[in-house]
Amino acid sequence: MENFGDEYKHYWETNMFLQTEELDSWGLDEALSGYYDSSSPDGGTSSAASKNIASERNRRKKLNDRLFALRAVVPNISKMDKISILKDATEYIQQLHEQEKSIKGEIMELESRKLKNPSSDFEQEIPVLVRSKKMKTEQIIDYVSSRSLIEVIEDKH
Amino acid sequence: MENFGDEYKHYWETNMFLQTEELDSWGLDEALSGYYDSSSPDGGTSSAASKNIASERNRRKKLNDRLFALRAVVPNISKMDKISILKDATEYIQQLHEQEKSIKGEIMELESRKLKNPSSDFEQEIPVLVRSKKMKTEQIIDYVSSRSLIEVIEDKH
DNA sequence: ATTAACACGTGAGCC
DNA sequence: TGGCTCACGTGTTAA
Repeated sequence: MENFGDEYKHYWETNMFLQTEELDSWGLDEALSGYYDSSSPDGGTSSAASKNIASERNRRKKLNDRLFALRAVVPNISKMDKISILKDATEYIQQLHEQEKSIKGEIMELESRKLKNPSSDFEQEIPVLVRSKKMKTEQIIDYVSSRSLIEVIEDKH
Repeated sequence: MENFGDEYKHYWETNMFLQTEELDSWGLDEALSGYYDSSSPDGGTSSAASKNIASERNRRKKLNDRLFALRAVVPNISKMDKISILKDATEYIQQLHEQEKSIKGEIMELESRKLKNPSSDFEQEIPVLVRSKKMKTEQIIDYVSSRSLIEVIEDKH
C-alpha cells in the first residue's frame, strides 16, 4: 500500500543531479488519491493526507537543493554524503575564519609598529600576502632617485 | 504499533539543544524486539529490523549534530529552520569568497604596478586594509638615508 | 549476508 | 482552523 515501490531509481546521487520523478510521482499520487476517494467513506481526510504528502515531498526537495547549493560553494568535497557535506562545509568555514583572523592579526601588528627602525625590521613588516612584491631596496631607491633625489639631498643637508 | 508515540517531547529546538531520549528509546526498542522475538516465528528478521531502526536513528542524530555544528560557525543565523540554516551558511560562504577575492584583487593590483610613478600615485597604491600605515615619503627617505644614502648617491653618479 | 545511505509516507506539535 | 516543520519507522538500492 505504502511505498508503491516501482521506479525506485533514486539513489542520493541520482536524485542530486537529475531531479525527475516528481511529475511521475504526482501523477501516481493523484491516481491513488482518486481511487481512495471513491472507495473510502470520507474524502476530506485523504485529500488532506495527499496535501500533506505533497507538502512534505516539496520540503524534502527544498532541503536537498539547499544541500546541493552548499556543496557547490565548498571546494574539495571529498565524499558525497550528506553528513560529509555538512562536515566539510563546517571545517571550511572554520578554516576561512582562521585565515581571516591571521590576516587581521598581521594588519594589527603592522599597524602597531612605529616604522622608525633600521632596514632589517622594515622588510619584516611587510605581511606574508604582500611579501611577494618584496618592496626591494632597489625599487625604493629607484623610486626615490627617480623623483627628486637632489631635492632630498638638499633637504637633508 | 509503529510510532509508539508517548514522550513526543522532541520538537526541532528541543532535540537540538538537549539530546536525551536516546537511552530511553534504546530501552524501549530492546523491550519491543524481545517481545516480538518470542511471538513472531522468525526472530532474525525482526532483529535485523531493530538493527536498521537503531542505525537509522543514529544516522539522523549524526546529521542533526552536523547541522548544529554548521549553525554554530555561521554568524547572524536568522531563523532556526534546517533549510534556513543551509541557506545562511551558503550565503555566508559566498560572502567570504567575495571578500577574499577583493583582497586578492588588491594584492594583485599592488603587485602589477611598477612603482615608478610620482608620489601621489604611490600613496594610492597602498591597499585599503594596509593604508593605515601610509608608507609616507618621509619615512622612506628616512629609511634610505639611515641606511647608506651616501653610497646610493655615489652609485647613482 | 551485512551495512550504509537514502526517499518515502505518516503522525504529531506549533503557530 | 490549516499549514508549516520535524522525527520516526520502513523499504530499497548499492557497495
